Amino acid sequence: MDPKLLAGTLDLLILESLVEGRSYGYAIAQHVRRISEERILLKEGSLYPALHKLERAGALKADWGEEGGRRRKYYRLTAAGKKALQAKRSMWANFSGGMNKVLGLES
Amino acid sequence: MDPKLLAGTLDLLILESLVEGRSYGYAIAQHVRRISEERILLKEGSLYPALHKLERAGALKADWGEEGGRRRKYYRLTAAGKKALQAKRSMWANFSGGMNKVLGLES
DNA sequence: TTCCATGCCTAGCATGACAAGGTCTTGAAC
DNA sequence: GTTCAAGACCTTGTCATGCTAGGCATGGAA
Repeated sequence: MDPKLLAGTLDLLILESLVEGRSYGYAIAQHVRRISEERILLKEGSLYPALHKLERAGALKADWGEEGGRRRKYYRLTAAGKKALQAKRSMWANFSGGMNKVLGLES
Repeated sequence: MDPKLLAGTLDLLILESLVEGRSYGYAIAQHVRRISEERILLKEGSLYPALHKLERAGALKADWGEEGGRRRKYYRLTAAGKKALQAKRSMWANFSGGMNKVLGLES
């Protein structure tokens, strides 16, 4: 997969992964990988900085937890995060719709 | 539109625009704009460098023409360009399919 | 004559994903 | 007992790439 395709959609994937409840970095990557059927693989070097950026931006709130001796940083969507998710969803729909029109893949 | 969404798809849009015959920069931008229903706008600052890059890479061949006192640089796909187009089309299908699965937009 | 559309170009900037490195724990395999 | 994979987090620096902002030139309409 061309890494550059991910540009602009990484945030969307993260936000979407948190819509059903809190989760943590490693699990988010696994989730996206599984649901996308191995098509989209989030690398740690992109994922963690993106999570930090979203937290700084106020879209996510984080708190540390522990499960079986494993430190995990749990993230959840804030109100602003939910709003950002909706905006990014519609941006994606708009853009991918345009792409598909140009490619002749849908009417 | 988030500029970053375009990353990785700009080449695809250009190659696709040339599949039905030769064209030139300005017309390619108009074509994408029209077919995508204003959703995707190629800026000159990205378009021309991308055309030059594709030409250097051997995906396009260019020659100058004139029409009513207007200098135009016509581009056409090479065999390598057609191959690259197919590869990028399937990359896009794969990636956008994965995105839509994660977003719950298609089965 | 002014202004827009047409048509091309480039230098430099900002962004953002990634590679590659690091640290620590648990549990299974050997 | 040790090794090794998987889980879990992090950061520095690099590189690719789209865009901003500038430039130049022509034709035709207002």
